Amino acid sequence: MAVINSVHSGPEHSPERSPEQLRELLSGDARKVAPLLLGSVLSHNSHEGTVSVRITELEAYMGPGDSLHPDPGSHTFRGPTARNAPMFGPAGHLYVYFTYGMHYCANIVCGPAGTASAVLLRAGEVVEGRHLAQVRRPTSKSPRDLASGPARLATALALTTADSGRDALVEPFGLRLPSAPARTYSSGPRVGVSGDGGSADYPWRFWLPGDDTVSRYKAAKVRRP
DNA sequence: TACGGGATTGGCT
DNA sequence: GCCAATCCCGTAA
Repeated sequence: MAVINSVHSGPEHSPERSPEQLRELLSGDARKVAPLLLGSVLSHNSHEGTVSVRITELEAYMGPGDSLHPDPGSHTFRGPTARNAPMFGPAGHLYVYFTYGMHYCANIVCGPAGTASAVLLRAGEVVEGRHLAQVRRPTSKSPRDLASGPARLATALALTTADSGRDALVEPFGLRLPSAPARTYSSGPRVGVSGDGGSADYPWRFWLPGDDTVSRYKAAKVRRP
């Protein structure tokens, strides 16, 4: 199955935003917000130290209410639950879930409170605290692998379900947009999403073309009878 | 209560 | 490229 890539241009905007200005910006549709977050840096300060990751790949997930057509690939497709509650909350907060019995994946919530919209942080480059990230990710063979993949990124930043619902825009976290937004970016089908949600009808994966931390495209595992 | 599958990763062939 | 690991969540009964 061919991967459909397309290149878009993004608008220019200025840097230096307060948490509340950032929250306002994130309060839009995740599909519009995702490209703006390419190149942004998410930080986490813990007692171990600080790790910061420059985001190079994202996926948008929508809720049952505000999207034009429902998103069958989203955890919120069938409505609110205890797990996905943060996705219905205010923008700028984290939604972290546990999967495959061993991995955590982190989203930044988008859209106004009451709607479910979020961006999954799929990959990035560790730009601060590389040593600590390597300690947290002992199986990583090169700096490029430290946060190349959603569960790897969450591990490098030490994000777990305990952080789900917390505000990513204030201490101990922090988000900084690039001084200038990505001039170009690519988009295509989301990775590992089974059913219609993973089809070309939902080209809601966004990445920085040519960045070597971007994960390889992989279709969802096909269910066999 | 029970069951099926998962927004993945890393090791092995 | 293939597949095991490992357990939580959502759905059905």
